[in-house]
Amino acid sequence: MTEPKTPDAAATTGPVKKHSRAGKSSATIYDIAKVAGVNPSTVSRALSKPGRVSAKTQKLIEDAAAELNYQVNPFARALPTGRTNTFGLIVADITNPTFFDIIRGAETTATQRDYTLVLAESAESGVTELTAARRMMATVDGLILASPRMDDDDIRTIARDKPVVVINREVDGVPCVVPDVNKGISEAVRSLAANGHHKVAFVAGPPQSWMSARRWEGVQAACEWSRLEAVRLESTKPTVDGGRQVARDVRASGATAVLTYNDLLAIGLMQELQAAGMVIPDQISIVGFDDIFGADFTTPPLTTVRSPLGECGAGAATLLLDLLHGDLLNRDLLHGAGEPAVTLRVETELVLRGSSGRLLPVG
Amino acid sequence: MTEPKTPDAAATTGPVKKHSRAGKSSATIYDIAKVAGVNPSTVSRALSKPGRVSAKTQKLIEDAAAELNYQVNPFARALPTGRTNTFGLIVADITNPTFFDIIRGAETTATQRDYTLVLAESAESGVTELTAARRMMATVDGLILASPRMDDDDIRTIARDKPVVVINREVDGVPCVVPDVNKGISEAVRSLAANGHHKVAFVAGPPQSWMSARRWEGVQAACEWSRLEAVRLESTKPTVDGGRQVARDVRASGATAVLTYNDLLAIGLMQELQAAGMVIPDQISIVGFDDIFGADFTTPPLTTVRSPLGECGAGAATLLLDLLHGDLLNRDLLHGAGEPAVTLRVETELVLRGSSGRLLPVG
DNA sequence: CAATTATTGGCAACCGGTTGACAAATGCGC
DNA sequence: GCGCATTTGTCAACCGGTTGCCAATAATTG
Repeated sequence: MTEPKTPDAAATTGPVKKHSRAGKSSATIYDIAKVAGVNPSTVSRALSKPGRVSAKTQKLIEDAAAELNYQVNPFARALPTGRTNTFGLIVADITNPTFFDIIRGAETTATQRDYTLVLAESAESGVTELTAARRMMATVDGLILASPRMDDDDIRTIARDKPVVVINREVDGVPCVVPDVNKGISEAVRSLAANGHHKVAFVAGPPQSWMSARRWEGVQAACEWSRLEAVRLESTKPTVDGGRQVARDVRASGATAVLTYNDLLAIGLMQELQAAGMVIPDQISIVGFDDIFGADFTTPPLTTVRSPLGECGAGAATLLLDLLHGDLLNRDLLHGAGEPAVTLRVETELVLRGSSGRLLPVG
Repeated sequence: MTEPKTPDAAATTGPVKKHSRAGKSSATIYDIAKVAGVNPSTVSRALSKPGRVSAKTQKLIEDAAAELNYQVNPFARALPTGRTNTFGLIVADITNPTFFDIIRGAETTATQRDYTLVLAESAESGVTELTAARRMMATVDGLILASPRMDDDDIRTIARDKPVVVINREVDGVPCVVPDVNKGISEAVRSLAANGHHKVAFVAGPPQSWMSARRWEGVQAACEWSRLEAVRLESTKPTVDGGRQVARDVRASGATAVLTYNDLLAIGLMQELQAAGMVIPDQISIVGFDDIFGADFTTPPLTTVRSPLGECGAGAATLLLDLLHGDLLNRDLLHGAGEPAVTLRVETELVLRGSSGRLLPVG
């Protein structure tokens, strides 16, 4: 091999320049130490522990770091400490707009607190979810499960290894964020009763959905209170398509008002009923759940029991981050009596739009 | 403090049991080596390089690994190699449904190929985007930028450090995935012309949006071809709200048909016009772009130029992963003439729904 | 059966920070 | 000026894999 002749010839001599590891030129704490004239470990402390080094050394090091455009290597830090400044969010279905707001709320909070969000989905399957969770475990500091489909024991097992916060479900011993459905449901049912309805159908969601069960309970309770008859119908899947499919059962049920497990079902149901010539709300009232994006685009716009989903996402993230930071009390609770660690309850409310109302006398 | 009496009180004796680093009990290759009776480095090779060790040693090691429920520590692997099996996706706005399908497509592909998706948003800001990108650089193998708002040079700078794929924009020297707007637009404009329209307004998107510029060009060209007049209107932001705000300008423009930069604008515009008593499409035709979730919920359902967004997300992910794997030719191209590395073009098409049609004689 | 070559396994250095233990330097009161 | 308590800095081991290099072993060949 010959000597390179021109200064820049070095670039062409070796193999094509590979992408460097981390951004720019990746200075290390050793480079900083050299520039600042101190020991690498002093640099490490100056950059992580506050007040561990003298003010002037601190300044010296910070200046050197700034000059070298230093950025910590997250892996090098994660290896000995296990901390990654990252948390995972697993949702049941990315295509379901319900989760958009949750994702958004969690992402915003994460970014604000200098964490990174890692996203995965379970495709509405308990086993996929468990797999995803296990995969994530290795790389995140904590996990948020939105509407988990695995069973309580699996969740608790996961929670034993890493802090976990659950959204839309209550699991003993695990911090949860759940909308309290009662207020919104009772408002909805009272509104229906006031409009002269007597028989209400509830279209249920996935069998493993904790929230679907709560909503059905709420509907039953509210109907009993208002002296309405409540019947339960099953859906194949909690989507627009599932809503279309359940239309036949809805009509057969004889109910004049329907509450569906979520807005997607409501929208599909409404489309199918309208296609069959029914007028909403004159012939049948429809009420959804969640108030997702697009719920007000329909004609008539959808009446729905709103859950503050963005708040749920943000709340869960905040809870998790607080847990991670101040490694507080509830860790003991968890290994103790087994009672719910923390449960953050958020309010639901009825959003009255055009899809529900007074029944018109049959023409 | 009294002595614990019961066996399970051990939990309260020492410090509260910390969460372990990685899932379960985190066996290491050293544990495997011990069980299998070989050297740790042999384990490493057996688990990463195929065919580097004998078949029986391989089996021995794999059995031991399975028995110990071994999972690699991603940080330990990333530290020396720089590989993380992770890539980042930065979107302009998480709340914008346009990106939902892109995220979904990318996520699905990532999971399939055993990669993890990390999500961030730029809040429609070039500087936020650059910051997010820099932060990610350290932890991902590559980056997908969906509708980037930063300028070409910044993108190329990023792309010099790590493989980057851009969606909804063409950047010299960087692999891109772009919908080819021409087919869809010409279909749309021809449809409008056939319905007797003469003047078409285009409501533009963000000034930094490459795609908005392409769409405007496309609209101009198609209108010229069909001998229609085209005017351009500006929007404040590419959201439903922005659509409402632009309604005044639309009416003032005298156009009888409107194409908007995206569906969100179209929906907001339609809402506002209808609120003012206009009948769509009798008095004005509205055509959006993208065919997002909910575009068919409106009344009338929205006519729109569909971009296969899920395909874009999946395509970008595939492109990136291929790039990462077979570290092929275009790396040279990049340092060479500076021509676009690869550009994946996807087709657009008109989805004709109810919001566009024939103009009725003014009553 | 010995010599040569192809495989396979082992050693050790390294990736880039973190942290406990300890020594040096500083400040303090007496 | 001396002893003691603090503060500040240094050393070295460690986190858990990866990989170049060399030796040992196995397979191949004459």
